Amino acid sequence: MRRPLTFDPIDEAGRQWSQRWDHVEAMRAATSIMRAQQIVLARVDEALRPWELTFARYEVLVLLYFSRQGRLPLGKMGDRLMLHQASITNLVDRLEQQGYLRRRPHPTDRRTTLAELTEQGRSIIEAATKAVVEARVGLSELDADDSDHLYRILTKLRLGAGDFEPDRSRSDRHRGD
Amino acid sequence: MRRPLTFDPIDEAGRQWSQRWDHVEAMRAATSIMRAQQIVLARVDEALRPWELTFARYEVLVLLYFSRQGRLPLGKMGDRLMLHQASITNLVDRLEQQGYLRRRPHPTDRRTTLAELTEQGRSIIEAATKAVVEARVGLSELDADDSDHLYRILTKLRLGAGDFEPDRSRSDRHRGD
DNA sequence: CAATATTACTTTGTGATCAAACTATTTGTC
DNA sequence: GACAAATAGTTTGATCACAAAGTAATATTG
Repeated sequence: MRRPLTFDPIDEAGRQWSQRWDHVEAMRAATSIMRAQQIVLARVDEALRPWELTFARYEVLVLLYFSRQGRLPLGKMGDRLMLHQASITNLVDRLEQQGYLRRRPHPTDRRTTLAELTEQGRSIIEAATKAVVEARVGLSELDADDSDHLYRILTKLRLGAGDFEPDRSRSDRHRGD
Repeated sequence: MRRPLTFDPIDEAGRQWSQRWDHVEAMRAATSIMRAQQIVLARVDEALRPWELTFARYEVLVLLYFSRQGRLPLGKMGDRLMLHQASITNLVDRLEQQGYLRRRPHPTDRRTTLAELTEQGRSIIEAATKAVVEARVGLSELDADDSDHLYRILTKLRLGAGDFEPDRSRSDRHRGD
């Protein structure tokens, strides 16, 4: 049912917007981000289909894969991935059903649950990542410069949103504060 | 429960990623896009809360607002907003309940349904947009150059995803095709 | 002009996310 | 040590998006 458009709908919306309101650039950028997210998500999900993984579940596995022991508390994973507790619970439920990780009690703190990569989990991550890399993480149209630029601009945004606080205790402090 | 991070989680993930796999820049950019979308969505939704609108429903109203007669077929709105038919149906359901638009039969084609802005709909769009513009559409940390850059880079992506086909029948055709 | 295909929208079911409420455990304080 | 506050994770209920199937109307064609 999708009819192809012969014009950029965001550019067109921008034209109308700018006749009445301010900050067209922000409007165009924000709308582009929304759309870009859909595109990336769809492409990565597609690349991950053979393992029945979604981007979100894949990120959980990669995070575990990167951890020293292959296991982390659920809460810590939520912090790192900027996800809600309930979302982590759901993702881990699903990954546990799939046999890619298992829950383990924390050795000392009985409140916390650890997610631990299974052998199967570890090995599919390597295969799945190969597919994700081949798909250029959904950004095949962009070269390294474009991607870096994107990352740098969006980091300003993430910083402003309080995602993280650059560690000011060591080195590069310039502004007199 | 959110613990503040003292480092950029994407930068950290990139460090690990680059030790094993290719295309770190794409990985960082893609992850940033995912996160940026969450941030923008949360901020715009927040700005729209007084009217009980979400970004998605707001976009539907703005699209109608921009149309000559304040009414459009549901299908056309889906094309413009890159949304699935069912999503449009849901959004229009909700906006109709809220009294911001109403469904109207198409005068000649009895298959198509038009969504038509109500007076209330028209007036709240103006107020709601004021709030959205004040929030800089969720991108307060970015200047006009950043936003333009973002837009231009992401347009490459959207073009590659087949979102639209630049009209090659008129003007600027350079490459010999 | 009847059969078939296409188009427009709705319905239903599923997956993902979040907020809020809940249980269990640990930490802090007097 | 007892009790309040904080922390970890789960459960429940809402919203939103999409896929697939269903209904209705229009267009095509033999």
